[in-house]
Order: sequence, then structure tokens, then C-alpha cells
Amino acid sequence: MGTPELAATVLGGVIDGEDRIIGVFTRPDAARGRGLEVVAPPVKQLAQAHGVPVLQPRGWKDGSAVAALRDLVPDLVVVAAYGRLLPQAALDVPRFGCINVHASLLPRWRGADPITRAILAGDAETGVTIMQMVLEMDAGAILLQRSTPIAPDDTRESLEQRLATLGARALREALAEWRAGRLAATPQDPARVTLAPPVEKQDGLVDWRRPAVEIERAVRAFQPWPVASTSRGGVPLRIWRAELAATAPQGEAGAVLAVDAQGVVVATGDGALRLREVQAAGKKRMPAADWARGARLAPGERLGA
RNA sequence: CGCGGGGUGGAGCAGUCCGGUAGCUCGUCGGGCUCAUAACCCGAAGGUCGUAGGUUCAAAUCCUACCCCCGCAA
Repeated sequence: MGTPELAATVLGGVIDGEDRIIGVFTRPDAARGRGLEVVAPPVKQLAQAHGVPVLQPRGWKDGSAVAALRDLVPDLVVVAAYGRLLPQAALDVPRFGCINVHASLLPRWRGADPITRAILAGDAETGVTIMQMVLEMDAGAILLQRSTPIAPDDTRESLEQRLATLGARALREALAEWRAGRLAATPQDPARVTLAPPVEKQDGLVDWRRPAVEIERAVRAFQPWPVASTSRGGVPLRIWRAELAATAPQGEAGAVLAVDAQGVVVATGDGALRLREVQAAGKKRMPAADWARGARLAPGERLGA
């Protein structure tokens, strides 16, 4: 069971493994994107390409999805970024239970968006956890963990890719260990639990009064969505790449301190941030210096006002 | 048929409403100034104005169709 790209990568790992996949659950196709085209989730596309039956129940409340799962008579259910909470009745179906691939080192970052939260918080490392599923979200006992350092230039996108392959590998490893009867379940330490609520569109808005370090993390954490953004003259401006400015002259938060070939330097609540790559509404991504040239941006202007 | 913005020398933009032989800020190349420079001065090259068709004496500009890029909303 899974939905996005990360889940597809994990599924790919299982397809290549020795276990037989008897069915795949994923969320219903949804109208998305320009023109509202109906697109199938990555997991569905991959499953179909391999001839695996796909089920897309609207929800799990009315019991029909549980019945469908029961009909498959699964030995084990593997869940990765499915995007739906499973009722106890579903968790009870497979005789060996349900296990989950989660993109964080639990108990840190339980919830929908662990990857974004880890970058945002400035964590030095993160990883994947294979765990048993219980009714409470991401609270089951840990079976196996693998970690990876978060690079200074990691974005949500790059990190997710890495964690996806790491997750696929960890899952295969866990399945092998389990078959050999060597897999132990370790309960999570309740004292170290942190939550990773889903990111909202609103979160992408840059508050220039925050420290430059935090804003720089937000720029990386919010890719490819919702993307850190501010505005110039009422026109939305996305920030795709930024770095801490070497010199940190103080100025009013959001004020443009300098414009040069390397980009645009903006004052923040603590330190200055140099915008390297931006995107104005209706335009494509471009070097901040190019944008500043065409937009006639001059020092002294305020962004996000 | 969900809403909207855009495609103009290498880059970013203006010009399009009120048709009349293409402009700005940079970059590039050459020269000059300077101890020197990414600074400054002088000069040059470089554009089928997304594509096709139409209207017109004349189209970047008006009309029609199509292609491509992007934002919003979901």
C-alpha cells in the first residue's frame, strides 16, 4: 500500500525481491495539474506495468475495502506513504501483520511529512524506519533502521529520493531477516517522540524577521512544494536557491542590501541571505541576478511587504 | 472545455491597447584610461520579434489556428 514516488521506489524493491505481490492498494486517481488531468499515482503505474492487481478504495470506513483486503488473503502487508489511516480491522487481516516504511528515524518525526520537518529543523541526519503498524500513527515497534546524513545542500526532493532507495533496501533486508527469524521488535521511546504534521501552502511564505539560517533551510525543505516564497511589488516570488551571505550587515528585515552578479542579498531578522535562483509569477526559474536586472530591482527595496 | 501569465539579439525585460523599417539594463568582442580591476570611457558584432496563415501600401503590434514555458486552483 502506497501512493507517491517514494512508495513506488519501495514497491520496485519488493517486485525485484523474492516475495510474491498479490495486490497493491493506492489512493484513487485524482484530477490534478493544469487542465485538471486525471493522473494515476506512481505506485499504480508501476504496479500495472508489472501486472499486479491494483485496488483504489475511496476510504476504509465503510468496510468494503477491508473486505477486499481480506479476499486477497495476504500473509503480510507493507505500507509506505499510503496517505490513508488504516482501521484496526485492516491491520488484523494479514496473519503476519502490517509493517510500515517510514522516512525518519522514529520516534523522531511521526506523521505525514517527516522529510520536510527534518530539513526544517536542521537535523544532521535522518533515515528510514521499518516498523510494525499499530492503530496510532507511526507508533509501532521498530524492526530496522538505516540512517543517512542530511547534506548542507539537500532539498526535500533530493533527500526523498535518497530515502526512497534506502527504504527499499532496508525493507528487503528486513524481509530477509524476518524470514530467517532474526528480526527483533523494539518499542519506541515515548520521551523522544516528535511530530511531523503535513506542510501547508501557507508555510512556504518567508518571514524575513526569522534568522537567515532558518529561511535557508526552508528554501531547501519546501522543494518541490510549496516552495519558499515572498513577493516584490505585490507579485509572488519563489526562492529556489539561497545561501547565507558572507557579510551580514544589518538592515530592516526583507530589505534588499545588494544586487550583483552573484544574486540578491536580503536582510533578515538575524544575518543576511543571498538569493541565488528565483522565479517570479508566470515566469520560469532564473538566476536571481537575471531577475533583478529585468525587474529593475534596487538596494533599499523591501521584499515580502 | 477549471482560472490566469508568458514566448522580442547570449541573459532579463520594454515596446503590442492608439500598425509605419527594434529599445533598455547586462553579457560578448575590440580599443582607451589605470600600478591594477569584476570599476570607468569609446566603439563593434549579434534579432526569421514562438510557428503557420490572413487583413493592410506597411504587422513585434490587428485577426485566425497551432506549438512551447510557467503560476493559481485541486
